[in-house]
Amino acid sequence: MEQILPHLDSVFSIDCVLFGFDGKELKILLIERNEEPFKDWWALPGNIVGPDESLDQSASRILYELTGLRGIYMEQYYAFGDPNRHPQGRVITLAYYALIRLGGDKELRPISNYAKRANWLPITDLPKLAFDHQKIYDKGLEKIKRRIKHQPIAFELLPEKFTLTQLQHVYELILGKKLDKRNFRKKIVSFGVLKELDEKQKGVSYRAATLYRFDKRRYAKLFGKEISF
Amino acid sequence: MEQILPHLDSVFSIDCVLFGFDGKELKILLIERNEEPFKDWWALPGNIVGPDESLDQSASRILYELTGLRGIYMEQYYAFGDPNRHPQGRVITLAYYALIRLGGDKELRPISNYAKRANWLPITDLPKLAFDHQKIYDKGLEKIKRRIKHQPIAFELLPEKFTLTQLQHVYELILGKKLDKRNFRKKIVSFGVLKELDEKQKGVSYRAATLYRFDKRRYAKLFGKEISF
DNA sequence: TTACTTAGTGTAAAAATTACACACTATATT
DNA sequence: AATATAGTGTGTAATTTTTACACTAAGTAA
Repeated sequence: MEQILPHLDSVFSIDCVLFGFDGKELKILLIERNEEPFKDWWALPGNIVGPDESLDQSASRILYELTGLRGIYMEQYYAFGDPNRHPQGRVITLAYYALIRLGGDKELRPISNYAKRANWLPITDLPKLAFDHQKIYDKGLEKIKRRIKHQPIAFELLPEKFTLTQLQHVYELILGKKLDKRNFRKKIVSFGVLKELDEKQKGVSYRAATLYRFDKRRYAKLFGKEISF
Repeated sequence: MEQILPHLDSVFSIDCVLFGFDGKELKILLIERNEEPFKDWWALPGNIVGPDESLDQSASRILYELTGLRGIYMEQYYAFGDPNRHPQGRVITLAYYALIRLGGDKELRPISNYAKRANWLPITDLPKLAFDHQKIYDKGLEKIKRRIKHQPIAFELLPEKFTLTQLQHVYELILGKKLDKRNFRKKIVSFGVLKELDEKQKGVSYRAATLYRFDKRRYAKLFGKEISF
């Protein structure tokens, strides 16, 4: 959070890096600030942790207020508490990331007073960010890069039914490098957590690909054997 | 921190899991509380973050006050903020772990008022812990298990000069399983970050082993290629 | 000298990773 | 109907990494 500060000695907030995937690009949700400091700058959405909220609850609330979405995969990843990170006082913030499948921009809701607007911006072309938010974002990306190699988080960015090419695309965007198609498919299928459906992709002007679904049950069963991409 | 609470709405503290290795066992430093709540219980050392301290500084200070040690490897790993985790009010705490080479118990210093005493206790036989400290400890151990596979943190627990057997021992204790001697040596040497010394172990009643040193410079150079045990 | 204890070493089999190219299929276009 | 287009889907061989496994050497203590 970075809005108007109550006159407390220290404030504890949560800031969120909301990663969204629209089938093409990886984006994050940024808000344009309407308040000093950093008026007119882009910033990560955040807010103060309420007195009766758990940290996860607080993160979910922030997400909900901004997007109307619930039940999204979120995870805390780092606390930033440099005494000078906020020009107006001591603000310790805990960073969360979330992974969201974007289906058009219908998710955005009327936003709160300290922001002019909110936008999904592609991570390949981010503006300068307020406060230490660049650092927070960088660490968040680093975190999901690491996590995608060991945990089935890529599916959170995809619709329930997806093609292997789409899945590979997500991996490539997050890892920031091309992967070999055959090797990727071999490996991802070998984990045994994908369920091949009897359905094909629709609405494409070329050969339609087979759809798959992430098999949560099976993953839970095999959980001991952690995925390692 | 879990000591006397000032009457604030919310408190931000740091709790530390200090892992120590004495050549035999893996231990953590616990304090026996002298105050309610949880008087006479064992707890992780912790304290409130000061107004002008960064989080890392605060963690170092807590460590220093308890052990007199400086320059120890510490890392934050998770924030715990359940509204009910502290019976007397809202306390959000950030957990750090530290890795310390123990050379006798001479490190312990006179301790602060809220503790009767502090002790290094083997992790194989821990008492019940106050608050949610068991959870904090569990997550800390989990964290270093993960991290020891990719980062050269095992050396932090050993003296500057160590034998390969000692190193293997540290890995075995943290990972909680036996490793094959030949494979371990092959792999660890292949990373190229160990410097074999012209020196042998002393004071043992059997064949003395060769001493090694962790080559930080070389590690920094190879840093791109991350270690993967 | 003997007994004891840990150090130190190699190899073969199995598994995982990498590199690599083309035919197929569905649609759109003419 | 024929053709162009764009992405799907598939196999293999070479290389690298991982695993399993047991004995001799060196030093100390009795």
